[in-house]
Amino acid sequence: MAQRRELMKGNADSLLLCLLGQQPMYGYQIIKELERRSQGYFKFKEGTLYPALHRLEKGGLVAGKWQRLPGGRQRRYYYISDKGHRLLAVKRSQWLDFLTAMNLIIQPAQT
Amino acid sequence: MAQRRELMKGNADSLLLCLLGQQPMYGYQIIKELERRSQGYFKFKEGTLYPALHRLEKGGLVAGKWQRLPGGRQRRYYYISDKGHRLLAVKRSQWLDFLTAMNLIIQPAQT
DNA sequence: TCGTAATACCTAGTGTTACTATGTATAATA
DNA sequence: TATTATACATAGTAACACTAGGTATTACGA
Repeated sequence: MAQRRELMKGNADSLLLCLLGQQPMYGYQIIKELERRSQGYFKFKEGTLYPALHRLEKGGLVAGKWQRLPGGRQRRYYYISDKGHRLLAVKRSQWLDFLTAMNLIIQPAQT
Repeated sequence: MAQRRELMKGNADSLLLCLLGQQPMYGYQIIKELERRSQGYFKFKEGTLYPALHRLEKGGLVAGKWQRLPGGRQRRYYYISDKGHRLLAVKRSQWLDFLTAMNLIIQPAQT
């Protein structure tokens, strides 16, 4: 199902910003949370998630902060920035525009 | 607007099959028709359309037939195949699944 | 205790695909 | 006569999700 891979394109960042817009999370948590909220549909691969997070961080849309757990394990929590919030709003409206256009073709209103 | 480019990925073929599922069309017509039906949203580039049509043809999903117009001009009409119809049904349901999952994240139900 | 699974992060390379830029050619219009 | 619209084509580019591999700790069952 390479379909899924292509459908994701351009939307991964939106999903990440959307989650982080609600609360800071770390990578592994994001993967689990996306799967849970989408009722099992989204199963982000690490090779998708971490490069995406780094991309967002480089763009100043999120900020990652290492946090040490008791026991020595490390987690990197990501916090959305103001810029990230603004981009999220843009992305959300772009998604709605796209969805509207798609529905006009894929599911034409029955007259 | 590189957003748009990425959002299109995986959906161009669905849109083409959807149009051709209703009636045979030629390339230029498809571009105009997609733009009209989407109220100006979709503006397929030739570098997107023709490779996509050839891809679909190679996959046996559509069949292209040259037709000569009075005056000597050539048009290539594309006809959807049975296989194309079946793929269209699959693609449509994949799109709906994806849309559902996206909405669960992007627009969580307000409680 | 030893292997496996879960947790937690990382990245080099691959494959797909929409698009840019460019080319050819005819018909209609200014 | 020049420009625009019609009509098709393709080589090369850029973006990005994913594969496959790596490191390391913690928990659990055999």
